[in-house]
Amino acid sequence: MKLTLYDTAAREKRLFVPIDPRNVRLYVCGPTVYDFAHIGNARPVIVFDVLFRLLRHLYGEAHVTYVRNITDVDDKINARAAERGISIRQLTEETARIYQEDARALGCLDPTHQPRVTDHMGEIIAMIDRLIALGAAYVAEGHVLFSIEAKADYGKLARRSLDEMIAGARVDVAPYKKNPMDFVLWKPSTKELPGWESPWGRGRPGWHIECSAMSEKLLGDTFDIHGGGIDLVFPHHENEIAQSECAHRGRPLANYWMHNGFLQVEGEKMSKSLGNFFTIRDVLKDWPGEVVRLNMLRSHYRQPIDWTLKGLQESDRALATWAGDADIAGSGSQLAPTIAEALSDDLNTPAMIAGLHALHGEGDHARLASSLRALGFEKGDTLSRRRAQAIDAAVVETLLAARAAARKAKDFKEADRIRAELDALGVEIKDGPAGTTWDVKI
RNA sequence: GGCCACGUGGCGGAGUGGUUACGCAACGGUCUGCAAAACCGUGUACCCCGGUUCAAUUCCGGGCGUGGCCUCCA
Repeated sequence: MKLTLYDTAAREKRLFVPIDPRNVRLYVCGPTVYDFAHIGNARPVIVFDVLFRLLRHLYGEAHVTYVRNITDVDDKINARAAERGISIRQLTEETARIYQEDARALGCLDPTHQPRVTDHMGEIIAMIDRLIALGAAYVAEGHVLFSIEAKADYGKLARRSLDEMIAGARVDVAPYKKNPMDFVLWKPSTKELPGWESPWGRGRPGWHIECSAMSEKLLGDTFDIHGGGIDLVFPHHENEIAQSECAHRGRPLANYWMHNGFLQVEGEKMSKSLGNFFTIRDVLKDWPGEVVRLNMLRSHYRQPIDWTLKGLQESDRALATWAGDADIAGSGSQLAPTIAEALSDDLNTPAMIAGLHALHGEGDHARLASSLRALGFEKGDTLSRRRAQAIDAAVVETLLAARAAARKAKDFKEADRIRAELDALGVEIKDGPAGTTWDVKI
């Protein structure tokens, strides 16, 4: 089966050809662990988990390496820890743990590696050192800066020229920069801030260098796919490319660049001031992770997605319908050919969902269940099912018996009254030739 | 201001140079004491204006609208 992926660098779908089919390598930018991840952060987690699963399906489980970093050095982390009066370590540990729990609750597999910046300071310093030696970076006032003039094609990913970037700059430029677009690789730390000894004094890394250093260590100079949110195209990914390609004498960092679109809430931009800001945790309080996962996949990953209550309800209903007929909790997980085919077209998850509906419509429950499991829906946990579990079967049976008696006596008024009572309990009854059965309303 | 996406039926949301997406809702039918569920059936949508073409929702240009990026935000 041919896999095509939309490559941001090329601005078109391209046939995916791995560097080494026995080790397909994927790197996705993970969280900066200073606070709960919001629902928008859940999108890349879920989308790239689907990609990870698809790659495993196509190349074999043992032949895909997925790296998602945890950034645990950052000024926001320092500020938040001070604000809360806890140690930086405590904050990053707690936030990282919650992030991983949330990811699992959303049906995501653990990545092969989840490297932390603090565990890779040696690699980071070594890479900066190499960049200085190559003339691509310079020391100024205790900082080490990357010199974008060392990279003739700087701006190629974002398709932006230096002139227009400088013209559009909104921020005051540090006086010690040779070029306004030069960015920080290393900066000095005060005594209170986390810092590491380096050839340039005690300090800490800039934002972009960690991904370059960790991907190099875990995936090599060039790997297959680099992913993240679309907002990371510039400057984060552009700068990663600049650093890594300079350090690697021009060899490309990644062969394919994938970026997920943004999320809005009920048609509006999510923001704290609008009061529509939700963390993943918030959403998981009200909705099963699998429902959140399915809802996230209803839109194609590159499209903007509008996060709505109605959408969640529809997703819950769809999953409940499938799980009601297919034994999700069974064993075996294998993508049905139609599902794999949909996903192989640049992760066309809406087509995947249509394929799942088709399997359901055809009554191919075994294949449906197997595909669902392979996609990370392993329990069929829905709000509908939770409600069902909360219903007292004995009460329902008693009411059903009373209704049956009323019907036998042709007292349809009473029968209908009982039916309304059951309906209020969330029970849906089905009068069949063999008697009355019941189910939970979905 | 610069750059980049997107604009599909009541709603969500794929896709395509000429042929049914799919789901939800709605409507009709079968069934039923009446319903519900289930099953069967029904929708002739593609922001506006030009252009290319035998043919455009699909390609090109312009406009309008929405969103994103423009130094640390997925």
